[in-house]
Amino acid sequence: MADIPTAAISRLVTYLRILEQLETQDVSRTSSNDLAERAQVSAFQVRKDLAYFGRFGTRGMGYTVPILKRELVRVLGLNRTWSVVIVGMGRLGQAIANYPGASDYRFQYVGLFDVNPQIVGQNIRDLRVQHTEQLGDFVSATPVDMGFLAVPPDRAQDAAQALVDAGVRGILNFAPVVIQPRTTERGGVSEPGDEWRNVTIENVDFLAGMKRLAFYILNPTLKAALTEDTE
Amino acid sequence: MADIPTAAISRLVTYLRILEQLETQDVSRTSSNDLAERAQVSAFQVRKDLAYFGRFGTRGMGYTVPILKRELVRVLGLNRTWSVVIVGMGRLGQAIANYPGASDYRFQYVGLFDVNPQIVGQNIRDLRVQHTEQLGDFVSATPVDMGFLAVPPDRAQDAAQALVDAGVRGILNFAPVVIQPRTTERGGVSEPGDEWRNVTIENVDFLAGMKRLAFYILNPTLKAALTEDTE
DNA sequence: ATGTGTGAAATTGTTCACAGCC
DNA sequence: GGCTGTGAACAATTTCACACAT
Repeated sequence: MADIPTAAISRLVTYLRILEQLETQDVSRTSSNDLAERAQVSAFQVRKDLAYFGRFGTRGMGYTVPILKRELVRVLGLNRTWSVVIVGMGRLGQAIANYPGASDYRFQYVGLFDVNPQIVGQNIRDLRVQHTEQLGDFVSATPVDMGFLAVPPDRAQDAAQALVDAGVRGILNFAPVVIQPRTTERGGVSEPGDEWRNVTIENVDFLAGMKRLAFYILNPTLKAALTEDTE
Repeated sequence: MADIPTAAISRLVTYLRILEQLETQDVSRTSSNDLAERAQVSAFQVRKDLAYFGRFGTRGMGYTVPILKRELVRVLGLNRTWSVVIVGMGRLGQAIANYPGASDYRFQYVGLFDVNPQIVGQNIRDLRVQHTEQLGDFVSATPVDMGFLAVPPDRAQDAAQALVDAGVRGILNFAPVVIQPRTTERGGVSEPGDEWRNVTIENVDFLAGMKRLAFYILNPTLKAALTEDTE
């Protein structure tokens, strides 16, 4: 397993979603062409992306839906349980906590945190919202794999630091801010930040999405005219 | 203006956000190095990204925050008013409608739609939620630039088709589905789809984000170790 | 002296053509 | 015959070095 483009991982997630859909429709076989069309990429791309991780098809036949699905689940690490805390239980945090499909694949919310006294103490999905100050103690007692950050932008860096100090290995950042992998000192700036080694950050930023959309509506020529697919 | 990487547009949005933050802190000058550090990219990258659109700095001096900000606002098309409808006013749609910062830059929500009779008729942000069936009539009467899609996955394609039929030029898709730029026939499959010419789709998919995060936590070596920056 | 702007080099990612296997 | 898997060709993007402006 050498050097895999990050875009390939995004596409793998898409292929998996398509396979799940095919499975609910009792479709048992597919092909790189079929997947390509549904994912809006080229069939070359599908085969190359899969080839990074193994040989999952049968030449002349294509792919068996349940097998390829199982293999992608394994590759993406979704056959394992993931313990998740959400920091920031405003409207967005609540929407995330309740979003259907998030509880598939053994993503389990084990702790919910906020600083707003009106929210702390509320019960959401059988969990009592705790004060963010208790994050460190909580994570010491309960292993947590990832934290979702749904706090206002000005709180995001500190909340991220708290998560990383607590030993969380990955952050899904919904705040429109670039998280600095540096030790945040109170009032001050930064330092190399050793606790950030091996911490992964993924951003989900819908404000950025709407601004990109504005740009591409005004400059339609620049958008990789998402029309062509297959071979 | 020739051939600009889509990643460059994402970074431009980030630079703009940083400039706004600097402005609130009354910082009047910055440099490619400073921006690079804050955006977690290389200073080369900052200069190259900006160079796609013009010469905004002064050699030896750097950039003037308000000027560069103004120019990026212009480049991204954010000095113009954008009329937005949201289709799907469940928890996620409501969180989006109420998210602070979305109303900056003249993004204006002009219509909210849902199919759930418990939601239709509610008032959200001074707008009465309408039934999705009324989308076509509404857009005929009120010009709409973009639609946000926050419906369940199985409704996304139809809702996207309705938006495009109504003449909407861009879709911000929150559903975990690949929108097919093809005419969706009732019960049937597809056709080339001419109304999709010049329609831009941006995806904001947090379920995909959490799956990518799972992968990168298990394979930390593959993530472009987001530690190094500048030159 | 300093920091931008940019052509050229290096690297990364995608497309292709076809060998290999059902 | 059909469709996967993959090394090689190609294209896109990023990195770099340095000329140029202040």
